[in-house]
Amino acid sequence: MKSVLFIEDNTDIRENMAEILEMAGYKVYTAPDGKEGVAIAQTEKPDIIICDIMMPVLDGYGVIHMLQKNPETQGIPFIFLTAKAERFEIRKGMELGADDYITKPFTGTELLNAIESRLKKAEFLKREITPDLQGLNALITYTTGKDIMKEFAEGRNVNKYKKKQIIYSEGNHALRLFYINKGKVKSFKTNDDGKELVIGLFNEGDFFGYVAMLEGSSYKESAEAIEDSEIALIPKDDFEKLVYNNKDVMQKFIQLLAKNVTEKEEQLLNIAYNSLRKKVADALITLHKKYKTGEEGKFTIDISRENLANIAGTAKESLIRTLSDFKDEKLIDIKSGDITILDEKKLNSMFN
Amino acid sequence: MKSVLFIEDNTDIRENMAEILEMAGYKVYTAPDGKEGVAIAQTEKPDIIICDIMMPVLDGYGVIHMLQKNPETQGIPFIFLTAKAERFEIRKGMELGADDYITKPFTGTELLNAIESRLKKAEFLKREITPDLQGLNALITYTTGKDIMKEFAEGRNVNKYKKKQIIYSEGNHALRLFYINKGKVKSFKTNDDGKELVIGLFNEGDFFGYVAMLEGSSYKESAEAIEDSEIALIPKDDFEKLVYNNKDVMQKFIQLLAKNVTEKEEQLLNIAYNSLRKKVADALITLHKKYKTGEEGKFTIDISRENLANIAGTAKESLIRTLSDFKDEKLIDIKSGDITILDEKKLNSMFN
DNA sequence: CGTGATGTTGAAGGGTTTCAAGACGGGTGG
DNA sequence: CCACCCGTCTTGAAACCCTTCAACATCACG
Repeated sequence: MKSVLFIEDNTDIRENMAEILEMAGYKVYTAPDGKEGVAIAQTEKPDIIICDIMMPVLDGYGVIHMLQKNPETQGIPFIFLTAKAERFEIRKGMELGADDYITKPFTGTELLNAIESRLKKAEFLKREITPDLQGLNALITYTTGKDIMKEFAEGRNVNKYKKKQIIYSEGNHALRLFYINKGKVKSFKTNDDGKELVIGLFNEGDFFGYVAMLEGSSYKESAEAIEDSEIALIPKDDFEKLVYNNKDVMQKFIQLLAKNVTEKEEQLLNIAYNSLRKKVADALITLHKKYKTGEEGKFTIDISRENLANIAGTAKESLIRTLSDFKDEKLIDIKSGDITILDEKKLNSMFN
Repeated sequence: MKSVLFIEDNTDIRENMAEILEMAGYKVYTAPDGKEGVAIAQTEKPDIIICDIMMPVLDGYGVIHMLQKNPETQGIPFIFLTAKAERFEIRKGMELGADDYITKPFTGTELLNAIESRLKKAEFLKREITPDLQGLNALITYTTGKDIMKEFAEGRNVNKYKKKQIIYSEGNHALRLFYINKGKVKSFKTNDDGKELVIGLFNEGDFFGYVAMLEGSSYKESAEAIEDSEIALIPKDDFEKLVYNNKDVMQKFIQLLAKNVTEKEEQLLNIAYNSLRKKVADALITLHKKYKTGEEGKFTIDISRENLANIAGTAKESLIRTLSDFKDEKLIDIKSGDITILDEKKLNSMFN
């Protein structure tokens, strides 16, 4: 059950609305002034807060200020109640971090609508966006009103790529975002001698190609299908509308990219100094994390030795030798090319 | 001279305000309706646009919608004129991307103030934020109203670090942002055998430690002074206020981080496959880019061999040997430890 | 002037890559 | 159905690059 905190000094309004909210199925906390409201917010952590601006002791601005300070309460949707429809008041409230405001006098329906719409939005934003942008789909649908899945069904904007086919190349201008409906894709960079390093692996349901678009430049790497794939193209416009039109989404993207930076730094250390054995072990773990299915137990990968070598950042032959070592040590098993991970723990804690 | 586009169907207001704006020293374009306004915006690209909402042919919402579509006009500051102070109208306008609004009736002073404040802000945002956050300083001052430089002068929140002193360590909770008033700092990661890889170099005027804060986690690397340094600590709160309270700043940060990702990927390829010679050459180029002074000509670095080795991702001895090779080849010169770059071009195009 | 930190050079050793050749497997065409 | 071929996988051996160990030089500093 969702809980609501209603902070309002006018006893009539407070009790009246509390009743309506309870009838609508919310658990309701009420407070007659800001100070008490903050206290309740801290202890009860309601799902949403409705707060009057003009109040004795601690006014609405003070309340939101205090709640913003505490990481535990700062994410709670916050709706202001204001008697004045003046732009100045509204603006100040929004700048302080309120999500919405309701002008007095208001009806119960208005209040319920505002609450519901905010809670729904909060729901979307709570979902973690993973580095491969799982869940972006829902956000795009929510923000642009276009249902990507529906466009799939109609076959619009979907390309088919054969195994080994290039999807985009380094230097191409970034004009669209890619979504994998079916198949697997790798992104990679090539050095002067033509040696290839895989820097991204993407699976069904993943988005890729977004870094170049966010940077506003051309692709700095290439992408290639490693299986026959079906890939949806999302126009740059739609993507930018999503990213730049919503403060919360932007915040998510900042976090996502920061995480991305950290991951790359991690990989940097690994490739720079670790032994071949550890590099290969790490590559296997990466694949495992990336492609594991829901079910527990043995995990099997079918990947070309060349690609695996390029993930680990080593030569094909070195990789193969290391794999057979691992096989002898019963860390993995190889059956007609397919690699099965037997002892994930040991692989993970591989000594250098 | 700054130019203003004033779109308004009421002839009196239009001519009146145009006169005032001209007197204030702006180049003024006027349009009696939205359609014409858009046309002028496209051709003249004014520095700022003021636009009425209620207009015949194409209303204010239509105007902003069309301008947002064109990359050339979407960045122009946009101020709405509205007769209705109703929250709904204002809100809709802001959501569409307007930067401000003025409620009719208004005075010339009000208009001039709004224009000036917007132009000033646009000025700030035009400055590119570089990966080391040069220019963030101005933004912080602008957004939080605190002048960091002034705090320096008063000696508040400034720490002194001796050479080799740790500023933060991997795993520390990220509670503040660092600004180098004086000195040099490196950030680095260490692998299981204690080998160190430098992943960031910072100079006077740079900010560092922001990735962990943006990610909302603890530091994933350590930072150490490589010279005696004076470092200002900026509370997380101030930084977050800056980043998350302003859409334009957020956008900048997204671009900044995306660029960061690309750079790390570049480095990844370099460290993975390139020869020792090329790695060392790249390290020297990096240092050059980072620490070069304004003046052209020979560039000299004073850095410990150990640190340099950790930037290139190699062993100290290997680095030293490569350096003396470079010296023999007249690519660099070494005088009492200090390295002078003689032939930057050849270093840059080093063959693998 | 001694002591510790830093820089440099030599030689040995080892881990990876590279070259080379053969094995395997799947698909094609006779 | 088999021979053949091509691409991928695997193994062997040599070469090579880089690291490591060790000794010594140099520098900074009290």
